[in-house]
This record gives sequence, C-alpha cells and structure tokens, in this order.
Amino acid sequence: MKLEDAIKQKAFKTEEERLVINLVYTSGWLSSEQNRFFKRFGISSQQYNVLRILRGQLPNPASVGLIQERMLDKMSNASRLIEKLKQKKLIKRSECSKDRRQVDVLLTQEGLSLLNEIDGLNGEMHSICNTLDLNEKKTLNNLLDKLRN
Amino acid sequence: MKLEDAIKQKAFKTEEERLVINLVYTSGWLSSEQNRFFKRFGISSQQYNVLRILRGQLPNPASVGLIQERMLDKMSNASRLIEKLKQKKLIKRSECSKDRRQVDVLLTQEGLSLLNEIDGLNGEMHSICNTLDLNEKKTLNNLLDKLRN
DNA sequence: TGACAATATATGTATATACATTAATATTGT
DNA sequence: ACAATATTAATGTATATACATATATTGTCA
Repeated sequence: MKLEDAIKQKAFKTEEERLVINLVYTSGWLSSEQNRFFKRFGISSQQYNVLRILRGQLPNPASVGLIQERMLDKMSNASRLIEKLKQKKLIKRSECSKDRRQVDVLLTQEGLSLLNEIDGLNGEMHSICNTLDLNEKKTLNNLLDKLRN
Repeated sequence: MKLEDAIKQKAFKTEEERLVINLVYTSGWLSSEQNRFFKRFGISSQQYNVLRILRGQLPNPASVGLIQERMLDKMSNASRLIEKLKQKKLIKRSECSKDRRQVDVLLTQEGLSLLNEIDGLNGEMHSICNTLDLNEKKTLNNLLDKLRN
C-alpha cells in the first residue's frame, strides 16, 4: 500500500520527510511480519537472532558481550534475552573458567534442532521481499547501506 | 558502515537474506537515531507521532481509534500513549458527547508549542538521510513502497 | 602489594509493543 | 422494545528496548 494511503496523509512537504516516515512505517511493518513468522516457534525475532549468533560460534560458546556486539540492535539487552532462552532450554549458561566475570553461552541440542527447523522455512521468511526483483533487492541493499553512513 | 562489518558476518547466502537482515538492522539504527533526536524534548518518537496526528485534525479533536488508525505502527497501543501525553499536559481528553464510548483527544497549547518548536528542527531530523542524493531518496521511497505490497 | 580503574554481567525503572480480555455503550434484527 | 452483536477504549500480562546503576572480577600502576 502506498504510504499516503496507509497513514491517511495527503502529501509530504519534502522527499526527506516522506523518506523518514516511510522508513519508520516500513520498520513497523517488517517487525510485525517477522514476529508473525517466529511466533509458531515460540520465540521472538530477537531471540532467533541470538540463537543464530550462537550457532555461528559453534563448537565454541559465546560470552554475553560477544552476543551483544553481534546483535542487529546493539543497544538491546542480551542478558535478559539469554535468560529467556535458557528458560526455554534452547541454550545453556556456564561460568567461564578463564574469566569468572564472563559466562559461556552455548546452544543446546534442542536449540540447534529449532534452528534447523527454521532453516527449512527460510524461503517463507525471505518471501516478504518477493515483491522486488533481484536488481531491486540489490539496489535496496545498497541504498540502505549508504543511508546509514 | 557496511552491514557485514556492523554485525561481523562474513557473507550472506542470498540477496534476500541480506536484504531482510539489512532491513532489520536499519530499523534498529533508525529507531536509535529518532529517539536520540526526540529525547531533548522529553517525548518518544511514538508520542511525537500522536501529537502530529492530533495537529492534523485541528481544530477538531480525534478519537483514540482515529489516532490508532493513523499511527505508523498500527499495532501499538494508542490508549497508553495518550495517557502519557496527558500526564505531560501536551493533550487533553474529554468524553465525546456524540458517542460516550469515545473520548475526544485534543492538543493543548503546550502541545502545539512543542510541535512548533520541533518543526524548527525538522532539518536536523531529516538530516539522517543526507547521505543520499535526491534521486536516491526517491528510489528508496519507491522501493520501500513496493516492498510492502 | 594495594588502591584504583576497567570490564562483564545482571538488575531496576521507564517506555513501547503484542495480544487477550473486560466494561461500557451503541447498533441491529426480530 | 429488547436480546444479541459490534464497537470503543482501557487494562492485564508478556516481551523487548533505553538507560542508569550495582556487583563481582580482573587489570594496572605507583
């Protein structure tokens, strides 16, 4: 849906104003889509992000700090997400022997299985951008990179 | 910063995967930028959104439902945002005489003044997209519209 | 060594989102 | 008219983010 119709606004003063509002609106749309996808697995998209980071470190554990550093949103609170994932038995936590301030966080077999299950549905998750052809996806990727500079 | 460096991931399997992650990452980045901008005014970007919708209705009041409908993120909870804005004396609420289920929400003079103050800094708020030239902004606007279809 | 700074993680509080439910009021159909 | 249904807003609970602070441990340097 065109932005103006979606938020029932007639026009925007400048291209900049429209872009900022378009970005905010698209963020919300994306977040809804993502959460809807992950809901059937009983996790949030943020928790999925943590699980993927942990898989990327296998067979090694990861510290909370490393997870936080690699998270898509750097300001979020890895500590509490990890606590939730532990309650779901998708990860385990243990004291790091080399530095007792740190904790070793490691995927459980259950967590790994869940990731594998989700992998099988990656196509479905990525289908949210099916409205764009390959060139448009590349252009959008480049523009988003450039925007953040 | 390039996405791969930002989240310390070497490569993505497909353009779709990179795009989805890029969108999520850019959403978080944008949200941080926005909240940093609005912080000095003592409001959140979501509360600003509500104030703007109310100004758009002036001199008429708006119902909670109308606000919710026009919000950038449709799933958020207008009722509680309105309560926060009322505490800050930026809006006032009164029972709607035509339909006693509804409430009339109206900007106060204080709320209107705040919006005017923020208007003066619109340039600063929109400067987050200064890294793009006008054509790129137009292209990005179009691609975001198309993405959500 | 011993004081002080730096680091890693956890936690408290405030705000926002997601979803279900409740309460009051309005509308509809017979 | 009145019973059933729909609509509007508020609220309860769970999750996540933003920021400040607390606690334990490690590192540094005089």
